[in-house]
Amino acid sequence: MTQSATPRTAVPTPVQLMDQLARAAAGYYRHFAAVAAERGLTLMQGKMLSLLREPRPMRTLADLLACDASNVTGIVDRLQARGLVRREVDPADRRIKNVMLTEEGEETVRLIRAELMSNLTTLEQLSDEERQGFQNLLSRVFPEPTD
Amino acid sequence: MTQSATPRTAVPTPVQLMDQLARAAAGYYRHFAAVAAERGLTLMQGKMLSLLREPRPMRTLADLLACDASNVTGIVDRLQARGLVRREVDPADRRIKNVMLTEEGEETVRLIRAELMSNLTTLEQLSDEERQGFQNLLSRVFPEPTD
DNA sequence: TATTGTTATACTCTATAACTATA
DNA sequence: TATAGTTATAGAGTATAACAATA
Repeated sequence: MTQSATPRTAVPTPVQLMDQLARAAAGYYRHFAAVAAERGLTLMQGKMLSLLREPRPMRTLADLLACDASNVTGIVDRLQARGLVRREVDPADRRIKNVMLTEEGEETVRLIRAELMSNLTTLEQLSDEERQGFQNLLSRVFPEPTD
Repeated sequence: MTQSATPRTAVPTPVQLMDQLARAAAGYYRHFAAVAAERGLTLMQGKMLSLLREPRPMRTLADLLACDASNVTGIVDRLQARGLVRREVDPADRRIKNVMLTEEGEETVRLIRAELMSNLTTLEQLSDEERQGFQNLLSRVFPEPTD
């Protein structure tokens, strides 16, 4: 009867936790897609812009988006047509085209990230220990190779 | 100099934590899509099957997948053509069609979930406290309305 | 009248294969 | 030869609008 901690919720099984992760991931993308849609962008277009904090080769973008290289052509084409990104041939290897944000693209990314954060205000309410623990758990369950 | 805990990692800012969530969500779906692809299913088809632990109306599925109702028609059509789901008119309200898994569909879901879990073995290595804390954080940051 | 589900349409995303231009 | 990027193609997902059936 001597209970040290006071668990407000039951301890989830690994499978229950997997389901919770599924809900969280769905919630994250539902939210992200809604924010992107506010700016007339699709989910993939929003993800693409978010990856361009630095100029990146098409090939790298395909790897980061986990899709075939041929898809990147179309996605970048459409973003370029809207003036949000541009291609630049790599001087060192002329096969490579580096994709980078235009000024309007930079502004769009800023707005998207701000909007994303404003809907994740919970993150700001977490204590230092909670944030650190959270990051630790996330990086253990989903190691590096992503993004 | 008297430091109580021993943080192996720095305390992330809320924005850094948001980026970590983005990586985790991307990692989750990359993994999910790969598991679905092993069975010749797309991501959406895999998600659809996962939602059918109970029979559900088309309309409900559209809400859960956060897409227009017209899309559900096509997704269910393709799963039905492969014998994984079937439609059944609701006796109480004949406008409603309840979608449910066939036996083969049930088996497919079992296999997908098993494969998903086998690649998330990290979850089984977490302590009770860690799992509980993880669930707590996830449910705070991504409240109910999803799935 | 309102709701459920479907169809038609147009656009985006997707992988595959074949191509080019560079290396 | 190998790699980066594009094009062509076909299939799948997506929202919008209009529709039939049911409530």
